[in-house]
Amino acid sequence: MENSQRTLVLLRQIIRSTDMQDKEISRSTGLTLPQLMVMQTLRESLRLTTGELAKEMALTQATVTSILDRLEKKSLIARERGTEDKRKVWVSLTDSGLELMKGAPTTQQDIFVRHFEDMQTWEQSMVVASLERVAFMLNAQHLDAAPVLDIGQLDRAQDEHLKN
Amino acid sequence: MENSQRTLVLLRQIIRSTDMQDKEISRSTGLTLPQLMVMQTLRESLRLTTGELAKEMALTQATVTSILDRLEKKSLIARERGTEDKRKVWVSLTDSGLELMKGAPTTQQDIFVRHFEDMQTWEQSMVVASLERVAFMLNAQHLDAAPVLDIGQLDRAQDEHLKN
DNA sequence: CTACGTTTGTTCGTGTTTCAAACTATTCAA
DNA sequence: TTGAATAGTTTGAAACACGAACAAACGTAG
Repeated sequence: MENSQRTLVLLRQIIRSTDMQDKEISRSTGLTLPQLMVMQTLRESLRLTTGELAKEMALTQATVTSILDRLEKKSLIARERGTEDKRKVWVSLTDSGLELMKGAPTTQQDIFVRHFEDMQTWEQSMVVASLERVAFMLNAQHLDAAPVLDIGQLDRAQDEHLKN
Repeated sequence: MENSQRTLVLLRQIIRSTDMQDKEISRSTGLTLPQLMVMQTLRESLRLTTGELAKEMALTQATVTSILDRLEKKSLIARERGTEDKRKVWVSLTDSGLELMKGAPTTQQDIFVRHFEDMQTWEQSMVVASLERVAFMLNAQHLDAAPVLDIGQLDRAQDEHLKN
C-alpha cells in the first residue's frame, strides 16, 4: 500500500480513537460531546468570552450560547458580564465544574503520556516532527484551495511555507 | 515544552484541521456532517447493512436510521432488504450519490497526497511509523483501562502488543 | 414442528445541537 | 450626537442522538 494512503488510514484511525475516548468520557461525566468540548476548552484557558469559545470550537456564537445555557443550569460554568467592556461575557468553570473535569478526563491523557514517555528520546522527537509535518500539510490545504484560480497567490502561499 | 504535551497539542491541531475540512465539504455538498460521514463510509465499502454502518460510525442504529431516512429522501442512497437474511437492510450509494461524492470530497485529500508525495521517501516512512506508534498508543488506552484492576489482563494485553 | 430467545432494523418520545435571522446593548469613530 | 460595528442572546426550524418499545426474521432446543 502506498505511504500516502497508509497515512490517511492512520489519521482516520487516530481520529476515531480520540472520538471514542471522548464518547467514553462523555458517558462517564453525563455530558454531551459539545458540552464536554466546552468544559475541556475552559479547563485550559480558565476564562474566555463566548465569542472566543465559539471561534475555538469552530461553532456559531448562537450555538455556544445554547450549550452554555445548559452547562450553567447544571452549575458547571459561570457567566460574568465584562466590567471594562460590558458587551463581553466571561465564561469560566465553577468549582463543581472543575471538580468534574479533575476525574476521568485527564486520566485518559495520562495513559497516553505514560506510554509516550516510555519511548526513547529520539523516537519522541521523530513523532513530534512527523506530527508537525502532517499538521502543516493539513493546514496547507486551506491555503492552497483558492490558488488553483490565482497563481500569484499560490506563489505567495509557498513563500509563507518556506518562512516556517 | 515537553514532547508529550507538544504531541497532544499537535493531535488536537490535526483533528481540528480535518474537522474544518469536513465542514468545508459539508458546506459545498449541502450535506450535514453526519450525512457526509455516512456517504464517505459508503463510498469505500459500496454496500453495508445499517448495523455495520452504525458500528463503523460509533452511533446507535436508531440514529443511523434517521440519517439514512434523509439521505434516501434526497435519493443519495438506496436501501434494499436482504434476500438471504431478510432482517438485514443493505445500504448503498445511488448514481447521484456517487456523483456527489466524486466532486469536492476527494480533491481535499488529493492536495494532502500531493504534499505528502513531495517528501523524501525516508520522511514518508518516518511519518507512517510515527502515526502507527501514536495510533497504537491511543488504542492501548482502551486495553489498559481495565487492567488497573486486573493485573493478569494487563500482562495478556502487553503480550498482545508484542505480537504486532 | 413448535416455542423461545436472539438479531436486525424501525418507530417513538425526549432532549440536544446547529444555524440563520432578528434583536438588544455597548463601544467606537466621525 | 449620530451611525456603524461588535458581542451576546433570542427565536424558529431542521437535524442529531439516544433509550425504549416494537415487529419481523432467524436459529435452535425440545
